[in-house]
Amino acid sequence: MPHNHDSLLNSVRSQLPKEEFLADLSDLFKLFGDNTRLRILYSLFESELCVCAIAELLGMTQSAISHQLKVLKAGNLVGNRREGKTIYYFLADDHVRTIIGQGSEHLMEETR
Amino acid sequence: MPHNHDSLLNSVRSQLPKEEFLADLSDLFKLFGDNTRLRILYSLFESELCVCAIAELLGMTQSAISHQLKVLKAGNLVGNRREGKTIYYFLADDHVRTIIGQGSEHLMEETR
DNA sequence: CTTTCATATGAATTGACGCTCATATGATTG
DNA sequence: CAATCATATGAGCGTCAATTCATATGAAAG
Repeated sequence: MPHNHDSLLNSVRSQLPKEEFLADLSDLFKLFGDNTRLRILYSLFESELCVCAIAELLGMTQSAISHQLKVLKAGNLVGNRREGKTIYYFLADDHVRTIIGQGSEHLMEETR
Repeated sequence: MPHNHDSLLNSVRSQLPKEEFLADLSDLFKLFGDNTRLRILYSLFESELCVCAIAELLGMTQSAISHQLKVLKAGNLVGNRREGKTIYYFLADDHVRTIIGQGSEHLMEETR
């Protein structure tokens, strides 16, 4: 180490969130960190959609979409409702739009 | 498919961002979707830190931290400056704080 | 110029994860 | 109740990425 920075380190250390929170937070961002899941979320921006519609829209297997929807639902990013045989998924939260929006802004400014 | 939703699908499809943008965006969120990187970013909230300080703070190898800092720098989330032998890293952008903040808020409301 | 300190880097390993394929569940229809 | 449609799920496979270990770079000090 260059100098003795123990007091600074202790100060920084005291500001670090608890490990459990960090784990939850990185798990949340992992959900956005996948191309397919991001496309699913974007698909739901405008309106709710059934599984097969998303699959067709994204040109992917119903199974693949279903697996990812399960992950997204476990992370409380989407909800669903049943209507007969079909199940409609929708964005669970306005934070989804906000988080994606902030990420987009960062990209814009990067390219600037 | 339950009904004929072609017009809806076309509408949604036209709103989907380009594939390149989606790839960049998911790559960005991937950076936040790792416990170690998130802890590094949080460490830099208060002040810039040298590599060895971060390593000590997080109880990890200098090599592991250095690898992750390289990833974070490639993603324009951190910058660095040299001062003699030591290299100080700092947050590159206020969006880092904002994005993390939005993620945190989502978690809070979830637990509510 | 040699040594030392701070950091970077490359190769290898190990674990996580996204997709596929086959099959199961669950609701409607006849 | 059998058949069909929409969705869910489990196992298996291939890929990617986070860490480790060994080593390289690069600056300062003697």
